[in-house]
Amino acid sequence: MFGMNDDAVFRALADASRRQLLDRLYDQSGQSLGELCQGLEMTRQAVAKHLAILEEANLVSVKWQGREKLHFINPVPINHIAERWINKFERRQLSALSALKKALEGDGDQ
Amino acid sequence: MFGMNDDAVFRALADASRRQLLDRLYDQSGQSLGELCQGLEMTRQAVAKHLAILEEANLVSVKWQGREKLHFINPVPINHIAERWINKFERRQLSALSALKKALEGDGDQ
DNA sequence: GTTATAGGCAACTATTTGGTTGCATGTCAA
DNA sequence: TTGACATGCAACCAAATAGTTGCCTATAAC
Repeated sequence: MFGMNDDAVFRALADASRRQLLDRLYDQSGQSLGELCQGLEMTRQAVAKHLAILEEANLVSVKWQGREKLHFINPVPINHIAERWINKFERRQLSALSALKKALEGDGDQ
Repeated sequence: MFGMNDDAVFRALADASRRQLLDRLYDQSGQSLGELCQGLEMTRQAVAKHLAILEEANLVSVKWQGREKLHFINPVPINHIAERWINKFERRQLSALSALKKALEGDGDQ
């Protein structure tokens, strides 16, 4: 169910700062390192490290333009995880779960 | 795009051992700690820690039965992430590809 | 040229994390 | 009751992680 290839993606997504960077790239792809640093309470080097991890997980692709390094979001790994993993839960169990969920909501814990 | 509430889920999913435990629980829900330990190259205490993290992320629910602690997989947080996050990538950019893929596969499982 | 800008590289630090061992607690079975 | 079994709790350890600072390189602008 879980492929070992997905490991880097899961680990990359584990950090809130990296998810925030993906957020920003989702809103506007093609930003440079400097642009991505703006407003973050981190040094440029820290941001660069996060971007490198996202790059290694293939969640972000880069393209040099002069002295600027532009970052582009890459949806393929996320789709890969979604197809191989999340849909397995969602598609099979969520339909039955919807009913169960409502039933359990009055049931407290267990 | 990323809710802070999802943080525990993302962090829990970041570890391959924990994903393996979810695999096992997906195959057979309601297993005890001892059962989940079998075949793993980890001490029982390590497995218990992993399960505690999955519990805290609400990915696993537990129920005591005598001296055994039974573990049940909970698909809600994963669905939550899928709905709030992954679908944003998938539905927009891969819809055409998805349809094509399923058409080519003959729509086997689910 | 010189200088400012964009980024990379390396060393270091503190905290988190994944794992261990040892012992304590609670439950079932004889 | 005694012993075996299932799990919890706490201390400890090594490695990974997130972040820093300091300096170096390359491109652009003047």
